[in-house]
Amino acid sequence: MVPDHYLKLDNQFCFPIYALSREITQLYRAFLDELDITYPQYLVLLVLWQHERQTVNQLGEKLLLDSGTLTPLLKRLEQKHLVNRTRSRADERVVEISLTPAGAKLKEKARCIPKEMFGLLGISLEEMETLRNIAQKILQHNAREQKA
Amino acid sequence: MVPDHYLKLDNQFCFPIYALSREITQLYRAFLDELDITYPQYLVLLVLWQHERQTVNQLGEKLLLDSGTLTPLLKRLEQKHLVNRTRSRADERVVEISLTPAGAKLKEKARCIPKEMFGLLGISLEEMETLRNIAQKILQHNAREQKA
DNA sequence: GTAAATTAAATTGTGTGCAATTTAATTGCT
DNA sequence: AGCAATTAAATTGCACACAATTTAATTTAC
Repeated sequence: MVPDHYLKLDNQFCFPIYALSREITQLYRAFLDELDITYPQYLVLLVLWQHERQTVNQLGEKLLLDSGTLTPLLKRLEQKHLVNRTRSRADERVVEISLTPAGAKLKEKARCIPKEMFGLLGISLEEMETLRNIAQKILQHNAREQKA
Repeated sequence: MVPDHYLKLDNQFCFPIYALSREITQLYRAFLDELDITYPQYLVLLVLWQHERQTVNQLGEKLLLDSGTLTPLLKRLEQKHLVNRTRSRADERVVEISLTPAGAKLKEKARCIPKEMFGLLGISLEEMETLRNIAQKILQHNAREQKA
C-alpha cells in the first residue's frame, strides 16, 4: 500500500516548479509591461537579439514551443512592429522571423532585466545556478528519451 | 555597460524553470489522460483528497490561482461528476467544493503517479528536494513581499 | 515525370492563467 | 437602521500552450 503522504500537495515536487514558473512570469511583468511585451514574447526577442534571423521551427526548437503557440505570438510581435515575418524564397513553407529596427532597439531597454529579476528572488547566485542546472538536467533527460 | 551575455537565452535562469514547468505538465499527461483530468485539475483534486471540502478561495490560496482560473476549471470538474459546487448557507458569496464519491475514488488510481513521475525525471532524490526547497524559498520570499 | 510521403507553418478546438471588472452578499460605520 | 466599504465568486477579455488537423510546398520513390 502506497503511503498517503505521496498525494499531499506539500509533498509534490512538481507543484512548486509549476507555481514558481507562474510566479516568475508574474515578476517579469513589472519590467516587460513597460516594454509592452509578454514574457513569452520576451523569450522570442532574446533569441532574435542573439541570432537576428530565425525560422519558426528554429525558434520552436530553442524555446520548446510549437507553431500553434508561436504563430499567433509572432503575428502579435509583427503587429507591434518588433519583427518581420517573411516567407522564404528558397522554400515557401518556411517563414523567417527577423528583427525590425524597433525590435533591435528594445534590447537596450531590456538589458537590465535579468539582473533586476535576480534581485527579486531572494536566493544566492549559487542557489540560482543549482536550480538552473537541475532544471536543465531534467529537460535534457527528457529531450533524449523523446527522440529515442 | 552591462555585458551582452546577460541577454542570451542559455544564460537565463528563469527560462529553464518556465520550460521545465511545461515539460512537467506534459509528462503528467501520460498518467492523467487515463483519468481524464488535466494537471491543474489534478492539483485541485490533490487538495480535496487531503481536505475533503474547500472554498474557491481556499483552493486559490493553496494553489496560488485566482477564481478566474478556478471557476471554469471547477465547473469542468463538476461536469465530470468529480466534485460538487455548493453555495454556502452561512455566507452566500462562498462556494464550497467537495468531492463526489467518484472524485474520492479517483485517489486510488492516482496513488502511483508521484512515484512514477519521479522516475521519469532522471534526477536523484536529493536533487529533487534541492529543487523543491529553492523553489519554495523563492515563492515564500515573494509571498512575504507582496503582503508587506 | 508523376504520385506518394514528408515537412513547415497555419488553423481549429480546448483548457488554462491573469488583469480588470461586475454581481451579489456581507461587514463596518454612523 | 441605512448606507458605504469590503469581500467571494463570476464574468469579460486577452495571451498563451498543446493536440489534432489542414494547407501548401518540398522531397522521395518509382
